[in-house]
Amino acid sequence: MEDDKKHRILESATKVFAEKGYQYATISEIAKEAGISTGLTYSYFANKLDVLLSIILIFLETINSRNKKSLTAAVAPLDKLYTVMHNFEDLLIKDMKALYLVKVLNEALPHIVMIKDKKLQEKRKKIILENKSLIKTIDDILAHGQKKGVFSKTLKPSVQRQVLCGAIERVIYGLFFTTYSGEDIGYSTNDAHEAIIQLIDSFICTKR
Amino acid sequence: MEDDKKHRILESATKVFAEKGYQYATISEIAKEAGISTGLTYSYFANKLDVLLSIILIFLETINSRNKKSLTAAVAPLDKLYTVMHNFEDLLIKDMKALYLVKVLNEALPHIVMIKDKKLQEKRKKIILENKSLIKTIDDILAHGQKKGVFSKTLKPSVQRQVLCGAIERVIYGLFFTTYSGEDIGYSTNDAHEAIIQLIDSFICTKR
Amino acid sequence: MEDDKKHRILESATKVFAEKGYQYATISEIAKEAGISTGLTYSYFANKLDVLLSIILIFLETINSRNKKSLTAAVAPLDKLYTVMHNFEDLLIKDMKALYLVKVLNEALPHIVMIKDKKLQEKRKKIILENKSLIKTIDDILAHGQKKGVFSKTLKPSVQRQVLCGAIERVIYGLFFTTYSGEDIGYSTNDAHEAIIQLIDSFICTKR
Amino acid sequence: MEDDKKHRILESATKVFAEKGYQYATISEIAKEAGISTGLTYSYFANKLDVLLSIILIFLETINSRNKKSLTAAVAPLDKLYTVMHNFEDLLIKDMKALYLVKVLNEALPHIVMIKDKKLQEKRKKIILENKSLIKTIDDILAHGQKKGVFSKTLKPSVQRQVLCGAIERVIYGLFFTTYSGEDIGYSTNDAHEAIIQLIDSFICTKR
DNA sequence: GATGAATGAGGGTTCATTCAT
DNA sequence: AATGAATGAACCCTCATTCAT
Repeated sequence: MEDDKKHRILESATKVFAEKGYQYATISEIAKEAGISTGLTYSYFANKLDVLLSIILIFLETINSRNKKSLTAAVAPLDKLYTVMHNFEDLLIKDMKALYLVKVLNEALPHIVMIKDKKLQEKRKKIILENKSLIKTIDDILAHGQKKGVFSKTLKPSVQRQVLCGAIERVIYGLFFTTYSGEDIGYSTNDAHEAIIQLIDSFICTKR
Repeated sequence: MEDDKKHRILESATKVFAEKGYQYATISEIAKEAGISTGLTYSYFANKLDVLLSIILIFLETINSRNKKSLTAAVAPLDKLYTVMHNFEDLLIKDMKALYLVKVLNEALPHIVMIKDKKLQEKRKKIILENKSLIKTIDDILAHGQKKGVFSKTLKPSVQRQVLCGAIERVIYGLFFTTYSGEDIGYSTNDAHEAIIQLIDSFICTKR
Repeated sequence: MEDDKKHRILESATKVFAEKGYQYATISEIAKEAGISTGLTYSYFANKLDVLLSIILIFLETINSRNKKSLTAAVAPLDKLYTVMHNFEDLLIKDMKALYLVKVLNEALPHIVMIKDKKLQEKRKKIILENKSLIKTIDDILAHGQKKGVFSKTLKPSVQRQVLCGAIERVIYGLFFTTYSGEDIGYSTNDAHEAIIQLIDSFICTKR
Repeated sequence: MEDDKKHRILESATKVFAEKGYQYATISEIAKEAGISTGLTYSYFANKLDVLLSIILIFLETINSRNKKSLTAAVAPLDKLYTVMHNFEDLLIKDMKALYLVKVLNEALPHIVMIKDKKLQEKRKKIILENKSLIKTIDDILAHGQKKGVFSKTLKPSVQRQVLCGAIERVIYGLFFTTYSGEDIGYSTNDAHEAIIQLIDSFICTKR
């Protein structure tokens, strides 16, 4: 029951943050969207920033946990890379609400390093750790593939990872933008998926 | 002298917008950073949003104008693509201040569609036009290369462009993040440049 | 409870507007005078101008409604004129706070025509309508009296009305000025009442 | 030359004060209307309020001085009253610019009592004196007429004067309102003049 | 004298946060 | 637990006033 409310707040907040931007989103609008009163939000979260951080932390924890589970099944670096990218994609494209996340993450992540609110230090550290963990997962797979000779060695894993993540985010973000602004971007969810596959095949894998 | 001040405001605003986010940047901080008083900002710009739009418009105008000039020299689609990407990179990496732009653009562009302030409608329309023009330039080159058989036809130009732009932005953004947060990103400007080249070669060009 | 607060804001605003003039009255002073915080004012009114318009609208609605009720009892034009003037006087002299109204109305009415704030258009239109209705009530009575031969025909009803309203407002305003500046005006509420009666008898009625 | 500029400032200020209201009038608009720079205004006036007070003081001085001159010619109280009212009317109706004065006086006079700016105390006192002098002139004429039995004694001179001044101001203000808002009030300058004459004849004079 | 760029105090307004109910 | 009225700090923006030129 309580958890249900907390979850509803997080969902409505994700939507409102995405549509209005963090600052222009108001707690009262988030609460109304969640079907509760303004004040009750503060029973579940310390403050507005805490809501944002919670959204991000949950996303990172979820993806890291999924990766951990699903990566045990895969052995080959390429399979592992597909798995990670699939989890990423899956979490973001599965429904409308999830698409908002890309927007929110994009806006918020760069600022998390400099959060000073004492009440939120612990959550901030967790986020940074989870983020590093996600990055490490990807970079390790890339390094492993390079070692095995199946991935191109001409670029550092860190740059390869940036290219992959930047591309996937942008491609998915385009999908979000279409649905929320009405402007047509000219491609579909399937096109987006295909692009990621081809990017891995051409940019990461060594040519045979 | 006047133009100097306007320019200084734009520079300091770019910095502050990048560091704090548009919404948390205050006019008084921007003004202080520019070495002038709060009020004077309003002699040069209609309001806070106008400052943001001006930054974006100038960037888009500059890059479109550069592309127009330099693209006449190139004939082959691949050369054209290199040229456009080079202009993009060049404008963003040449100095510290320019790096802020990526951050600002990323944050602001999605919201521009929905600006309602009457005073800014003209500027808003200009930005949308310049942005479409930039997109069209890239998409035309990609389509041209596909027609000629030198670029892969398995993806629509619009998706290819998203991958290219997302990757380049993220890679460059990493550089910005390093300098402003102190965290090490693990690669250099040269690595970034090399990544773009290889991305084009592998992801866009047909394999020979 | 809520209505009580709205009413208190309107009362304190009337006072402060009267004493300082609309333009120099501050919301924070109005709120303090009403015993609430600045922000709460905005729960009841859209903005400062809305407070002013509400004061005026309520006054006009009240006087028009009173006129409508009390005019049914009167038949002779002179009785009707007395009734209307009595309502006017009664509403303005009955207590100290109401006296402020004359001042506020005088200052504000001329500017209402040119209000552009979209949120206030409806209220603006209502005020204009109520004002026209009030004017029409008076002018109709004057025209009726002229037709019956009991009122002087040498002047148009519109001019007669201006003389009546200008005189009554100024005479009552003198009373207000006394109480709020400490300067002696040299006449009393009774003198004011008598003046209106005599003005009607001599200036409006035909000599017998 | 200097006096010419000072005069131009006063004229443009009268216009702008009337159209926008004192607070919403800006020094820069007044200066532009007068064809000079913002800063130069401060060579002629201590501050914005000084401009307003100067307009009022000059008006009061002018009318008092005219009254003094023209009243020597008149002997009978009725002639004197006509003279004073004529001067009043004449000063206000003679051209468009003068009409603005009614508006400005109406708005400003009530607040003059409470001006605290030390630089303006002298001017403030002068205005109060001139105003009292104007009132005294009228009241003396009315008292004189009452003594001679030509003016009605049933009301105190002070109330009679309020009725006269209120009526004349309102009637003339209607003319101003027409020209500046475009709304029709339904009477002309001649109607206004005729109204004043009849008001004196019926309301002030004893019936013969 | 004359300019108008520059200052900065002040007020309207918003909204995160609190707390009485 | 739940509400939402109430608070007040913070920020955008305006404009009277100053002063270097």
